[in-house]
Amino acid sequence: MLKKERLSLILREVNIHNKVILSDLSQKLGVSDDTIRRDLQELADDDKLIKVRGGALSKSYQAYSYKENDIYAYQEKTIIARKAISMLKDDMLVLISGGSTNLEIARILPPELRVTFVTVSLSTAMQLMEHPNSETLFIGGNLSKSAKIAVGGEVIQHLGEIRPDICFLGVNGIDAKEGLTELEMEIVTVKRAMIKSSRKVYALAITEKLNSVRKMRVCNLSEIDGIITELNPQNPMLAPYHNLKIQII
Amino acid sequence: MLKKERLSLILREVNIHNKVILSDLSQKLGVSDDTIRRDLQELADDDKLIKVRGGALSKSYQAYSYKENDIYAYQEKTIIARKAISMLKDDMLVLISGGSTNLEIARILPPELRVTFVTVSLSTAMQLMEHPNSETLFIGGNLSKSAKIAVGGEVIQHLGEIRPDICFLGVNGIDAKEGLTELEMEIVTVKRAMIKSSRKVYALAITEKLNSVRKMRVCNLSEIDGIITELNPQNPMLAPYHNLKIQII
DNA sequence: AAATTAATAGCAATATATTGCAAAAAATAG
DNA sequence: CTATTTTTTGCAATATATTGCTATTAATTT
Repeated sequence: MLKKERLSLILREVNIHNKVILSDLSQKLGVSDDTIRRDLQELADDDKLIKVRGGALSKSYQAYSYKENDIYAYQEKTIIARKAISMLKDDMLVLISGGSTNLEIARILPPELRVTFVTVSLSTAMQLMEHPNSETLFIGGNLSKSAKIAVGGEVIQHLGEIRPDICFLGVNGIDAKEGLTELEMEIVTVKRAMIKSSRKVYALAITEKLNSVRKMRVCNLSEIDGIITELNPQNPMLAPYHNLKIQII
Repeated sequence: MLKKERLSLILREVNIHNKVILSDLSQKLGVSDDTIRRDLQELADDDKLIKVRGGALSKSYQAYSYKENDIYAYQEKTIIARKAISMLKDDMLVLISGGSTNLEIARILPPELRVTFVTVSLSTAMQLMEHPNSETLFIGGNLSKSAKIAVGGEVIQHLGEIRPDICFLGVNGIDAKEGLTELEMEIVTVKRAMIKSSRKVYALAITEKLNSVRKMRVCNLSEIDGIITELNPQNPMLAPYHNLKIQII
């Protein structure tokens, strides 16, 4: 293969995927890492891409993808994400809502996992695109500008037509007495449909969200199967949730 | 074998395969590497191909994926985006595909415009979320990892149920004779459905994409309504497209 | 702090380019 | 047709580019 060909291919890869991993390229193109490194350097010198450690980014790279530092409570969310991922097995159908904790799940998903994701969240879908072995189904509909998720009747209908094995629900408010609560009615409706269609539903909640109540109620806690927090399940903060016959993970 | 014969043979070869390897040619034609090198040099001087170390690339190959100066052609895309936006009026239903030119449209959309967008592209949808006065409908389905757009039967079916006023179609390959072409069949199918459902269809093509042909054909140019490029419509480069009874904008 | 992973620099092997030159082939003029 | 000129070709010597390897350093993760 001619060097220019290789450079073109790399450039195309980077422009299609918005990023490339150095080692992927060297494998795919059958040359050494050094060569790819030099190629990326050359392309970067020509201002055709942005070289980063371990790979490169497209110049037109949009700021949508996940940036770990801006995300609030990153550490806590990673712990929750790890707990959630440990519940996944190959060939599951996984319904996953929006929110930064779910984004974190998508981000740290083990590459060899083969599950099918269903989501209504643009950002989650974006992140899931990076995963090599999973399929992603996006349930389309009207997009809500605030939450960046699909909402509306069509979404509800579609959710009624699937039967996911498990659902990870990001939460806005969670309280032992008031259950799960949200700020917008549109989102409440979608979340209710998600809960209804799924065999198992787990709410993902960082400590801060515990015992907070918003205007609109999604459901009582008895209607879901468990809560995943970054805390040890025995932590006293979780005491109010222990007598509800739901799992605390 | 005459020199002229050899030259035309080389040219044919390079145009069929998009590339030639110097050593292959010298072997095949039974002449020394030096001779082939001089031949390639001559053809390159005549602008018939692009000479690279170890061989040569066809001009179209080069035009497609490896343009000297700026690969993501931000300037050009902005011009196209501006032309496209000037065609929009309040209350229109606008179908918009993926690709960086459409992303640019979404990015520079005048804030006061009130249209409803329909898209299958995650990145375009993401960007449209930033617009204060427009609604966005996402057509859901299986997500293609490479293009980050929804594909598959469900998408096609949905596209059949809407009747957009106008469609802006990003293109991968565009050629007066071969029409619009793409790399992946999944994408071809979606684009065909987009074309079919829309009242007016405009292909967005930066100069680099002109006269490039990919493996899979989407449609003939006669099936769309116009081409929007960054060039002045009278530019000689657009001459081949002028006798096709479609608008050149 | 230790282990892993990536980047850098220098080097050697190989591949390709360049140049000048001479022989061969083709074109041209007489 | 022959002699002369021009072009083409292959070759050798030299220069440059590319690549993979190693050892070392730097950055990142556990």
